Amino acid sequence: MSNQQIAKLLRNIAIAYTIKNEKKLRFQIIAYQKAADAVSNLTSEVYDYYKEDKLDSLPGIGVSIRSHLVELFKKGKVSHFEWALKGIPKSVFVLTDVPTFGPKRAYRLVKEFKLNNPQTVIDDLEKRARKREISKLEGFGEKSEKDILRALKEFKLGKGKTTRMVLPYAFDIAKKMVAYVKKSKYAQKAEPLGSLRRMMPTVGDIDIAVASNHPKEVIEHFTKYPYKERVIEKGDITSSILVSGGRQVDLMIQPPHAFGSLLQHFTGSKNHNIALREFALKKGLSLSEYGIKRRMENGKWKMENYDSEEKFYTALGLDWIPPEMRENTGEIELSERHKLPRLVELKDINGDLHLHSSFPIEPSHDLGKNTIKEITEKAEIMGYQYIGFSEHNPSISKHTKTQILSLIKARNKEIDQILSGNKNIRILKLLEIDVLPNGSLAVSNEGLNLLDGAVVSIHSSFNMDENEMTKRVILGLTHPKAKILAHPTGRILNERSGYELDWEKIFNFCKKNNKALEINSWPSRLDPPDPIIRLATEKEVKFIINTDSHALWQMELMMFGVAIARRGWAKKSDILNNLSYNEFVKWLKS
DNA sequence: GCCGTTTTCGGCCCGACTGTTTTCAGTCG
Repeated sequence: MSNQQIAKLLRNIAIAYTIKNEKKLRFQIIAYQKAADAVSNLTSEVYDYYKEDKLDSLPGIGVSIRSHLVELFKKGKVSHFEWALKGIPKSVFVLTDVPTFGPKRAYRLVKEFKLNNPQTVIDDLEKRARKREISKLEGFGEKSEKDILRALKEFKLGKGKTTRMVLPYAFDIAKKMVAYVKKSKYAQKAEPLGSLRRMMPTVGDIDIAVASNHPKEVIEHFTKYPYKERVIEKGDITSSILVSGGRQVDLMIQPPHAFGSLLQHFTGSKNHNIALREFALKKGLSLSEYGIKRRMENGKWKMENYDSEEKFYTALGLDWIPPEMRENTGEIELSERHKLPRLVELKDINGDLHLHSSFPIEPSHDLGKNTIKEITEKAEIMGYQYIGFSEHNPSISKHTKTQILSLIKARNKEIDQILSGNKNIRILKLLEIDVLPNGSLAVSNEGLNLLDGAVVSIHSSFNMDENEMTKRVILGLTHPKAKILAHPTGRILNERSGYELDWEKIFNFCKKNNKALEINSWPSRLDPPDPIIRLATEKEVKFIINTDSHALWQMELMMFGVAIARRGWAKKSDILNNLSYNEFVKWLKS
């Protein structure tokens, strides 16, 4: 049973409890939701935790839910869950996946119309809405009926469930929306926040915070956005619209003197904010987007506003926490003890070691679009001290060993020529070499000896099991020239989840043999995922942040690799391409 | 049902918006 299935099951229990509508279940509901969140955010399988008897270590899962999970894995069902779900048709749990449908609404409609078939419940309810039967129910009106009809239609079209945007795409939409919002003379400041500011690899909605003393006027302007599909809500200080492609944009407004608390609130994450508010409560403080409420001696609350986020955190006795860390995974505790790590920054990066030029090396995979010279000049403008060319190795199926050697030599000669005319930057002769299914490299020893080092990667047979793949990767990294494992999990966001590796073994091998893992900046890769970066840095495994560029403009994507490194709590010292050229080469030869 | 730098008992984040209501329930973030 997958983590997502288990999470859904736990969520269904929370839904069932909500429908029961009993006061005593109020906190059980929250507990089950928390447990579901914890499970769905896990990077390894719950089943593995169970097998290793480590279910204890999962946050949000205590004695009770743990025993239910054990029962689930042993018997395939849980008697307590069956009891809790009794009397609630399965179709309810289909409807609750539709936006605007919560437990109460879904249950009420299923019961009223006896919509007991989970396969047809969406269509069945749509028919009822068309026949104007919903508006006749007590508590529902014409508007609700129309909204339900639209929600069901959009759900069937896959809207609201659309795949999350990759980060740069979200940046693009946010930039346009911020520019539009700022056209209002009443908007003093406008900034994109939410998961975008936290640099999540994928972004659902675009959140924009505005500082203004005239919120009504700003919202008037916002809801008149010419390319909107429709206005979802329009209140006094918040509003949401749907823009083309079904993307939702949320707006939230506070006066400039309270903008700091708005930034904090709207950046999230939800879990960070909840933890922060619980932390504040213990000090007699209550937090919201308005500021901090302090309980006075006479029992009354006094509100204090903050124009900057720094002042907001300081008022809580905390150091300012970088947005990338705000996921409630220990950052608040560190901040209180003034022990937050100093995360790596874009300016720390001195070189890009994974660049594909257009040199005709007749590769196994795609060639770059720009010449070695063009890339070198671009790198110079970007202020890099050094770069590495890592074209794919010449295809082994189409060339003899001798042909491969001469192709590498020709590429090297081209680099030497560029170098002879340019003393401002250093160039390393690398290659991105396939690790074949048996763990051998697609370039011979003789070929490897022509290189300063190699980036190795998996580009075939992705579905090997964890043990086999781990062996393959370690074998691939065994040659002294093989120093960097490119895009370590092979994941493609919104497409495939990547192969399984025994990270413990990979980390130990890398540490012992001075190998580095790449942090790949390509927006649909952002590989490895940040939880793995965090685990690796705790084990003192080193990383190199690369762009894997196949065209000049892509060299600018380094900022996204740095972002995912920061989400993994990587410090400057964890990143090898912060080193000077001489130090880097020393590592390369180690 | 979970959790602990006041606690193994007694707490549990905080607010906006909408529709259908005359004061609130439901949903969302």
